[in-house]
Amino acid sequence: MARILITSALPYINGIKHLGNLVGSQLPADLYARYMRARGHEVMFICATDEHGTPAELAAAKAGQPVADYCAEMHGVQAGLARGFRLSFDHFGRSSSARNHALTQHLAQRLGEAGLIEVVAEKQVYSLADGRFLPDRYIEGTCPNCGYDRARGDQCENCTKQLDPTDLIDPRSAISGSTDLEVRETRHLYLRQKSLRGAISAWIDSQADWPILTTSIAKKWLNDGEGLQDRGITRDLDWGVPAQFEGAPWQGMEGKVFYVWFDAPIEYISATAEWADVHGLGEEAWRRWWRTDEGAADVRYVQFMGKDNVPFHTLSFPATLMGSDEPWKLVDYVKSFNYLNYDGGQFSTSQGRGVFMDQALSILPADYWRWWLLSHAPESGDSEFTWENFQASVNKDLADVLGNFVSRITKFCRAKFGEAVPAGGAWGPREEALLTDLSARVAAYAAHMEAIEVRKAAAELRAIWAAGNEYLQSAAPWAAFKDDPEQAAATTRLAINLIPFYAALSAPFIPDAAGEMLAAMRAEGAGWPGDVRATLSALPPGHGFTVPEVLFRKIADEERAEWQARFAGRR
RNA sequence: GGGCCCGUAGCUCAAUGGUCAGAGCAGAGCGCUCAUAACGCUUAGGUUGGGGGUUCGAGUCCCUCCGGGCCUACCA
Repeated sequence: MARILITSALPYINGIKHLGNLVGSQLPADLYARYMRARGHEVMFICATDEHGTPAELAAAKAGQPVADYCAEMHGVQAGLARGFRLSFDHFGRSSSARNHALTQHLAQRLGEAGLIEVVAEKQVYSLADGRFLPDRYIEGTCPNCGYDRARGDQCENCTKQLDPTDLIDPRSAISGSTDLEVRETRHLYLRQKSLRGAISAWIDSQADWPILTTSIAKKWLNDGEGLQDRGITRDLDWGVPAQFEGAPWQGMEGKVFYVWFDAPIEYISATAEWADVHGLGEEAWRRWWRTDEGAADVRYVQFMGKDNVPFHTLSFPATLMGSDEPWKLVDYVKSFNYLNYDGGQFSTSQGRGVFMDQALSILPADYWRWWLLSHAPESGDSEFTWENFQASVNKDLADVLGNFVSRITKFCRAKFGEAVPAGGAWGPREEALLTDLSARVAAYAAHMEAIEVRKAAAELRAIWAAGNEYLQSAAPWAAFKDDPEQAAATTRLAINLIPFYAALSAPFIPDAAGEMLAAMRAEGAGWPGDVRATLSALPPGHGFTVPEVLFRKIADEERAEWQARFAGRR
């Protein structure tokens, strides 16, 4: 038994995430966690809301709430949606927790004592009307290059020129529109990543098996231009982890907080500590996952994230941990995903384009979405959601291939033998051939899951489902029943046994349906089919079952068309 | 500007430099009647974006052009 630590990139607090966010980190992480648990490994699966930063403050202001209240409420909403999608976190924490405050400050202190933090004075734009410093992208004005009047302080969206906020003509606050801006000097802490470049580079180079998407992004940041740059890790905000605290090896940081990208990954660790707190466990319970000197040396740590998160997980966070000079567990495998597009364009939170997590669950149960999203995960390149494709996949894969299989064999058995596994007959060459085929497929499926090849695993699982239909068609128990009822009984007994077998294999993808299948077959204890032959005769003659409700309904053309129109834009 | 990724059947995607480039869906034909009109079998469909090159051999490696996407460090 191995110990697997799994983290999903933290969803930001300011609203409900769309399906692209879901498939890029939380959902595949859940698939992997469920699979590893099913294989008997000890799993710690951690996620949390990422709650600090300017967007959270602005969203709270817009909602007319104190930011702490807003975050608490939105955390509850996101936790509820996570449950709705059956995301099996061991803990879903909050980056604003007391644990994270303490650990963030501790690590910053260690970095400071190691000489890896310096104070840098810089000039930033301050908005008197808004009472806050403005991040570059929150300053708008006219582009000096092309004259576009809504250019942002970091870049002009019209001509793509990189800008400095002070380049803008007639700059104004993107928050309030106020032109009452001034440039003020402010001091910030910088993490001296440059001095860690060699160590990080060597560490990245040693990861031969990481996805090309992961290493190519990491290497670009390491080597591009002048290489890895020092990075500001504080901001002039109220909401966050205070950068001035007792024992801090610097002074003058009052009123400043750590930058979200400094404290967010630390929350992976803190959330594990929160988990221990919630369960009344001691410090050692979480430290054995994270401290290589306290038991984590044999942990395999796997992270899941969208490609936009890769630099922070391959460079900044490792720099924080390495620089602390404490034996923290570093990630072993970084699984990154491309983007999921929506019907010819991008998902857009601001324009309400695409399907958001709450909307998805209001239309169809989680399993439908889980299956489509995972079987189309954007692993090799960006992928695209279309309603036609979604409808086709759900109807064909789930309703026809799997759902109808369960339906046809349970109803056939009920009609000919009653609602119990029939006795009589024996396996012949056809059954042995099925066993051989399924054994090979289960091995291939497991290999894909171990390698986190999500789409390939889904394709193999579907083939395993289809094998049941092929077998039934070939054995034709409805015909055999007339002149060789013993043979029909043996066929039916085997086919009935395929249901708990399928349920166990499918549970990581479609946990609810798998549960329904096991409940209907009264086989709740069915685990991973390590021994396929034994599993396929696990339900003995006489074992009672019930014919389950329709597992998956079909999506009609009319509702597909209606959804297509409803989610086209403007939420 | 620089960099990275992608381009394969109508659609979504596979293919350590090595049999005839493969699956699923959609299409065509046949079969079955247990089943959610479901299932199975057979079959058609490709100058692997274009053009050059390396090689005994290229979807795969190199160059170039075309097209799409992403990143470029203060949104997260």
